[in-house]
Amino acid sequence: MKTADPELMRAINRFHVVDAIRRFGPIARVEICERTELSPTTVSAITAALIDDRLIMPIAIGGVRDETARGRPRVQLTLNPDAAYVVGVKLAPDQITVATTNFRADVLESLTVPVRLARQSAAVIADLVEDGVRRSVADAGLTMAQVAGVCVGLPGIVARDAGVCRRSPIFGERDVPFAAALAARLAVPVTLDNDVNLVTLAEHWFGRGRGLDDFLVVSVEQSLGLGIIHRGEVFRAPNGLGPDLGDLLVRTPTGADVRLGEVASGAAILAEIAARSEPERAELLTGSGRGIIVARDLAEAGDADVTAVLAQAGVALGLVVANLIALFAPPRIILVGAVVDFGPPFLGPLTRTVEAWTPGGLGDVTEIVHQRWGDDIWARGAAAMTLRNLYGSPWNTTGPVTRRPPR
Amino acid sequence: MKTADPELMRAINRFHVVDAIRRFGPIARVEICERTELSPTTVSAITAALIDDRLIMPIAIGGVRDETARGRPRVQLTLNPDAAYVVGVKLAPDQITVATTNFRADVLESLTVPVRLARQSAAVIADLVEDGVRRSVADAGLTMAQVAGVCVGLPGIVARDAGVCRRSPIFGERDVPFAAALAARLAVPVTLDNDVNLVTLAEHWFGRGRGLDDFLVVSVEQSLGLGIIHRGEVFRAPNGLGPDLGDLLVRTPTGADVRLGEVASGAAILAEIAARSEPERAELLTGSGRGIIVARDLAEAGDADVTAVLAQAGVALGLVVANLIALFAPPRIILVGAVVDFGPPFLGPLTRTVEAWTPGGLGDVTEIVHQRWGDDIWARGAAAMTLRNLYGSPWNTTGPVTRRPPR
DNA sequence: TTCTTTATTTCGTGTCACAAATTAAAGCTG
DNA sequence: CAGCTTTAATTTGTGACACGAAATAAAGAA
Repeated sequence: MKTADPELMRAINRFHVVDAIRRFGPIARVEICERTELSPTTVSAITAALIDDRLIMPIAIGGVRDETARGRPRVQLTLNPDAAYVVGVKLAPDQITVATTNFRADVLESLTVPVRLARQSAAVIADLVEDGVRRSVADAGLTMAQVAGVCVGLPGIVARDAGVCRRSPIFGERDVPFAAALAARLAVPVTLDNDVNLVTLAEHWFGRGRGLDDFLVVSVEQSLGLGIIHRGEVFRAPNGLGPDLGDLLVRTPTGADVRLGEVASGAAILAEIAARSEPERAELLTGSGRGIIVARDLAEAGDADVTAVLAQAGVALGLVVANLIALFAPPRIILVGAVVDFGPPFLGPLTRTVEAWTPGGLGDVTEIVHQRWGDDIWARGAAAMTLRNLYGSPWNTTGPVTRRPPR
Repeated sequence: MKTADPELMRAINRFHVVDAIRRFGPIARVEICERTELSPTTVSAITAALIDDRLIMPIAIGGVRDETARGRPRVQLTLNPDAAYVVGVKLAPDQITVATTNFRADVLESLTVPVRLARQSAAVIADLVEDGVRRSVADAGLTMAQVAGVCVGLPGIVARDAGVCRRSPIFGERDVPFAAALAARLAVPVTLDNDVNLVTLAEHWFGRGRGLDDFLVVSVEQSLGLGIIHRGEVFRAPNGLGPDLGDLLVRTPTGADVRLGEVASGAAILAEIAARSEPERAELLTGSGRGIIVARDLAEAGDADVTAVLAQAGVALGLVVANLIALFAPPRIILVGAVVDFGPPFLGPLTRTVEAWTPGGLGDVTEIVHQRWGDDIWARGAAAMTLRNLYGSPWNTTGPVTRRPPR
């Protein structure tokens, strides 16, 4: 742990203030005092420094003032949306999504490039991402010089600290130093992260995890993922390794050991439905990037094969979710991803399995919810991840407050 | 998160100093500076306050001084062993272990009461523990007034913050407020914790987890448990809930879903061996508390039934361990407990299974070791858990350093 | 004895949070 | 509209802290 000195003290309190403004802004200084339990003096000093640095700004009009309001009106403070810009990138097997956001994580521009990445080398993918980022930034009316950072999310095992992707369905290769590759192309700081960590942060900031300090996110897209918020922070294994839920071992009803990803991932589900279909439908399901949509139509039409496969996957995932409850006892588990969006045919078996197998004594602990997102939430999460770092980073560290001009 | 003020600053740094002395003591102030990266000024001030409070003390003789040493000799500092005394208690299905330790977590006295707890009510168990604690404290030549705290560890699901045992093989009842019950009897602060968290802390302080900031402990006793050290701290679910590894779901080779505890726990293993034995041996295995010892003799004699059951349990646990690696990617997993002590018949199948199923890309991450402990390590861990709290607690909080008399 | 070296303490400075007092900016009152 | 009240925000003054620089302590070496 870092040793404590006045600078750390200031950094902590400044982070609290910025965080309060991000979460509850526009917000007046008095309210910041209440939320953070800092004294008015301290809040005043910190906000003055932040305004000096143009990270936050007072809002001209006081907003809706209470009818019966008395006294000096409150000055609302808000993040300066133009304090910085960041770019989030999400790599999926069949597409790249890029989003450019401002300092408030509002998406200014997002674009999706449909491309089957698995067939390409890491170098080519880096080229494609570079093009996407440059285009998105330009479309937002910005230049790369204004971009403070880029975060890339992708499925698989990612060593975040090193910026290396150990293994991913995206890359044929192992141990791809993708962050460095992209940083070299864009001349901007790049972080690499597990994609589910990004959607998890997005849930924490904008979604169903708002206000919660502990929850899990289980993502069922083409591949499976797990994100953990523990004590208000994204939980990471040493080296910043992210867990890959698809790697968990389960046994099929016949007693064979397989990875969960071979049973309950979007890819596996589509493959299984395809295997049970005539060739024409099979190609529709696995050939293009639209397999999930085809399958959803079939499910809605009540296709027995599809229903059976979804139910089987739901049960398999349900057992794993029951295990996650046993391990983490989270107040909430948020299910996200295209497969979750199938709804009852998948969620029904899943929740019934969870209920049946949740360990005794933990029955009342965990609530399971699901959330439907557009494509760009992942990229927005990536942007948020970059901002999360900026809020507490050195260029935010104003140095001693007293250095401000006495005006 | 707590807001930062000078007092917090001091508390953090004081903890670092105490922790350095605990881990590396006897240790001189200069070395504390190096280890903690605090300035000599700060270390001097903090150690002076600690000496004032009699939590630490200078050692008279400087120890082995280097031949070529020059200059003013270093003064070694060490924890004052008599600064406080704590008691650790471990509840197992067939015995209670109590250990009284000093402020350095040296065991002064330990005793084991063989008693089949499962048959008794929580009130009776509390009585028994009270007697054990009073006896152990008296044997150590202390009075209860000198005891700063008691920590009780037991298997099952424990809500540490509330001091409530949600469910345990020890108690027939659910939601037993055992901490309160014992505190009322002993008039001393009592904390309740999952037993594996205690042995995990013991590993961190005295065992194979020393110097590691991240590792897992998997315990295979009568029941199964998991302990996690994450960033140097015991990882706890919200509410201080501890995970119970025995609750994890696995499938048997025939495809049935069962809890891991029904396959790979000591209790399950003994029951299965007994089921394969003639009545006389069966009773030996499950009747008294000595079943494990009987089984170990059988295993050493090469009994085929025993070997087969152990192998089966090892494989089941191996699959779970592979999953834990997928989730936590820890640098080390420490296996402990009576069943682990069977050695190769159990560990062989386990490690082979882990190796076979560790997710690709994580093959080089985790090292699996095992550790043999005496009975009282659990109780020593419980004592350490209490000390862990004392080191940072209010009575340690000297208040402003400057308030010291100028002498 | 008088250096030299190393450990520890003292002194002085700068940062910080915060309580108390002050100022600011409104609405209310007669 | 001039005071009064109320609430928000800032300024002032104080105490705690970490730390660099200088001083002191306690040894061995010359």
